[in-house]
Amino acid sequence: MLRQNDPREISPHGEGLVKGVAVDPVIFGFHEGRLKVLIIEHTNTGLYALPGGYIQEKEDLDEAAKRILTMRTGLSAVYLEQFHVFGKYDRNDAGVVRQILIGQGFSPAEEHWSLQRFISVGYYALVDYTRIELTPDPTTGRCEWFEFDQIPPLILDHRLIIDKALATLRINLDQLLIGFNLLPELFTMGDLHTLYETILDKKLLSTNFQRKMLSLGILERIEKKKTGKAHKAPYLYRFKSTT
Amino acid sequence: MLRQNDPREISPHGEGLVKGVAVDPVIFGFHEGRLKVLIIEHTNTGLYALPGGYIQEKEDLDEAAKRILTMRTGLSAVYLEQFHVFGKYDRNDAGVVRQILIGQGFSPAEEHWSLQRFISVGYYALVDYTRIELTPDPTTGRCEWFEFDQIPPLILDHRLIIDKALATLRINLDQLLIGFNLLPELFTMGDLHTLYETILDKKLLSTNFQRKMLSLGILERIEKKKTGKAHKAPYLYRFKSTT
DNA sequence: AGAATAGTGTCTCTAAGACATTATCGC
DNA sequence: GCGATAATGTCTTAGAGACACTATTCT
Repeated sequence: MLRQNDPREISPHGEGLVKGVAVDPVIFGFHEGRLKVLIIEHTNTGLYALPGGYIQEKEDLDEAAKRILTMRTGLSAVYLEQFHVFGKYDRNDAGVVRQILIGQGFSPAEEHWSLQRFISVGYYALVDYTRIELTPDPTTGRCEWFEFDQIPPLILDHRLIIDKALATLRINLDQLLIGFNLLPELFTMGDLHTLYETILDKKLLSTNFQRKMLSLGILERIEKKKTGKAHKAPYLYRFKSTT
Repeated sequence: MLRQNDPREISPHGEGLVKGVAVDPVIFGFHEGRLKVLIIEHTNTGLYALPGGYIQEKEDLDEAAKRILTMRTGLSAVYLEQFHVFGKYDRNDAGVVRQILIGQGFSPAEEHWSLQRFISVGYYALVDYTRIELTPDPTTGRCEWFEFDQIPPLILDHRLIIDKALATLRINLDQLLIGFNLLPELFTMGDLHTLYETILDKKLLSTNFQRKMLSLGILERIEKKKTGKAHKAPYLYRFKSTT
């Protein structure tokens, strides 16, 4: 099986790949009170993009997204959900894609399929920042975390994809209770509080926030954590898995 | 410009069309307290399906969905929203598609692109049943309203697409206040009440429902409607357009 | 003791649920 | 008046917001 970031995948003929459709995952992380997004810098180009990939002929769309994500992050069990398809007919930019291919050592023909029209399926993923090992890939480019408000200009409509991903995350955060996927297994109420405030970009009174979270009955209180700091030690919580 | 349901569109070469991607709109209507869906019967096959179509090379995905919808319903301004992409690699069934093409008088080659893998973008539309003129199309097949709980078995994964569409509609009904798109311009509180009960499939106390709707400030009360029935005449309401 | 953060208790206000009451129409 | 449905009023309850108060840890 070819790896997604194997240069042969994007070779002149693109055997074994579905043409005209790409998968672009927006991978969210959370660390020290900051929302992060995983961005790739394409080798020798200075061009930043989402760590996207293509679909293999005998692979479900969801599996393709999962494979690409695992390759980038090294994690297999993460929260991953499709949220939107981007299908403007002129959203691809042959000049930019050509630049990327050249940066990888290819000289794509005029008619190369990756220069043609593309539809992109957007996924968003929530990962535990502390368990991530970024997989370096000298051919495609380095993957790096960026703080959400420090993301550099991106190619094509990738910025639009990220914004739509965050909008979807905001809507689903309360409904689907998916925020826990951004935290380590054990976390404090303060961690969770900061996470919610960061994603929703608004203040939440900690007292009411705690009451609401506890009333959901999905948190398991562990023991006090000795932080070594000069204040009361917080409890640790674990997210109760599906009962 | 070729019409979507022009047989040439699905001709051996499919010039001018994006290959490997289809658009399948789930068109909802509401009449006499029943939720309806528009289903096509492919000519000479007895096969039922969503009234889907293909995307033209120079056409945005959203425009393609709009074009297909307008073609089927005769309406141009309707609520239309993308909700999910269906991308299982084996979701297409060459045997079924071949049957459909044969029913239209074609003998597709083994390698015909429409027999290959397909990704389908699901849209759902809310239309005013009273303003619909179904566009008959002898080549593709007749389009007809079915009550939601009387939909016949459909080809491929179209039943799954419909179920996901309804699930999305249920979630968005309260949030996005889109139910009005299923009603005529003027309607009674009872109409709206029945609509909500039907879509959400649960009883709502009419008194509380009315209070909630009125408190939203999006309804304009017109005058009493004389129904000729032996009871108090209800008010008519109009949905306040964006102020 | 005092600073700093964690966690609890409680008052208020709003919105939802349940149900009683009044209004209007045609017979 | 009577049956039927529309519309309003109001009591109760659940949850959100605001804020005062207590608890724990280290210096």
